[in-house]
Amino acid sequence: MGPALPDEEKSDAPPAFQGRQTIERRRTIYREAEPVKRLYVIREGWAFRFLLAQDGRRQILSFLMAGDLISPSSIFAERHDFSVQSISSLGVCVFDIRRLREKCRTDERFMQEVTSICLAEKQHMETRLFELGRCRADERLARLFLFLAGRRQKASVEGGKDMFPLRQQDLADATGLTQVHVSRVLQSFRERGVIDDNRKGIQVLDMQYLRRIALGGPEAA
Amino acid sequence: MGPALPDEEKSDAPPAFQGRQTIERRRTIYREAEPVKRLYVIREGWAFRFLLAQDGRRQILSFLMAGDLISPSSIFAERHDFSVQSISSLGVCVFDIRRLREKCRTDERFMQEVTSICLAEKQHMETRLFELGRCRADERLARLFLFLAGRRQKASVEGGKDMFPLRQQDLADATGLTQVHVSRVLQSFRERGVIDDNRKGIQVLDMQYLRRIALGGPEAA
DNA sequence: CGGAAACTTGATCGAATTCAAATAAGGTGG
DNA sequence: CCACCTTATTTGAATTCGATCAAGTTTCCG
Repeated sequence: MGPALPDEEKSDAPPAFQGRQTIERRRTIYREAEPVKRLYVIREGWAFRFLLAQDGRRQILSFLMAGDLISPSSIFAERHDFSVQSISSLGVCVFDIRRLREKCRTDERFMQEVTSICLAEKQHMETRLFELGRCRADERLARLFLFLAGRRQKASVEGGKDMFPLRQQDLADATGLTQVHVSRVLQSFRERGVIDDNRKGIQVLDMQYLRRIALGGPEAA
Repeated sequence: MGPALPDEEKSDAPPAFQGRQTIERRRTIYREAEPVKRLYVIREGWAFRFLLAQDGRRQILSFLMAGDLISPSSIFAERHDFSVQSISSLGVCVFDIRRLREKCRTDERFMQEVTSICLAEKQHMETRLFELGRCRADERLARLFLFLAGRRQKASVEGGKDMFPLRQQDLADATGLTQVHVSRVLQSFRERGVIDDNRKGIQVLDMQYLRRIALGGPEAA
């Protein structure tokens, strides 16, 4: 979530950049409580941050995509306070956490950038809180789609592939619903021509309809 | 949320402190989208941050009490991105926002303090997100009580009055339930001797029971 | 004493979950 | 290329949790 970081790689004295890497789909990248060692910036693909309870209940906090840092707040923390998993296969840039911290101390502007991303993330969490607390199932999904569509547009990304590579279980864990119920709501969307949805992913066709549903709450997109 | 700020008033050249003030109960302190002018540190009493939809739906984001800054993230923002209301009557210290921003620029340590409070708030929002997405009514209330009990203990506060001055509607807006349903859950708690609950407020008697209910999820207290 | 605000209670409704089974789509190795 | 296995999705029936609606209480406070 939030805008992309300034392009570290082009810096004169390459400070923290450690190279590129590819991560397979559906891999756990960070596990909650693990010490923070390196950070990634996503070049391509999708991932998500989540909390996991002992009994297996899972809540997705946010989705991550091209341009996103995984995860800004980890710069300041000893240990991760959430887990991260890749959705599709992931192209990332790897950064050394200690160097990044050093850069925070020395580079005023960089520090500001990171701070501002963290704040945006916090605000996003608060919007999500409203959705889970006060919206019904179709509204939650509508808002999620609107947000993702807007967010993906900003990250621009290679055109054409206008699809969210999300499974119904992902949507369920993000919206606080069950996979079965997500299936039913998506079906109703599909029947109205609001989304298209083969097994490769989900595509929004009728943003206007989604906006109408999502109306009333704070900034849905 | 988070630890108290260092005591501004005792600073040599009183920088941003503008005096004390009392705010009546159930007053709106900030309204979303208003420009940020001054910040308050609560000396006494309770308040809450919330989001409000056009249609009146409301979601409480967090409760604020003695020692809390209202609100750290506003230091960095042009405008408030949430509203704040007092619960009880409120004793506050008033700070000038411009001076605080200046202090952030000049005082490394202070800046760090503020940042760390913001991060704690963000993490708290994420824990709450799990609760709304993945917990049932009694669990949500149990966790809220545990959190408040822990939080209030840290703020220490004048002893004796071990009560949360919250109305059922407040609890409902914080947990994503209706007031009526909160009433029923509280009743079941009361019948088991878990809480006491006259019209002055709510008191937790059996933390152990609440912990048992809240089990399984991430850090409930 | 009267009236407003907060809480309780009961009946009914509805949204979403649960359980269980069927179907569809991919991927693999023969 | 097909049989087979795994994973994802659909579907239906029954159930449950929590919402809604509508009166009643209780408490507080002037």
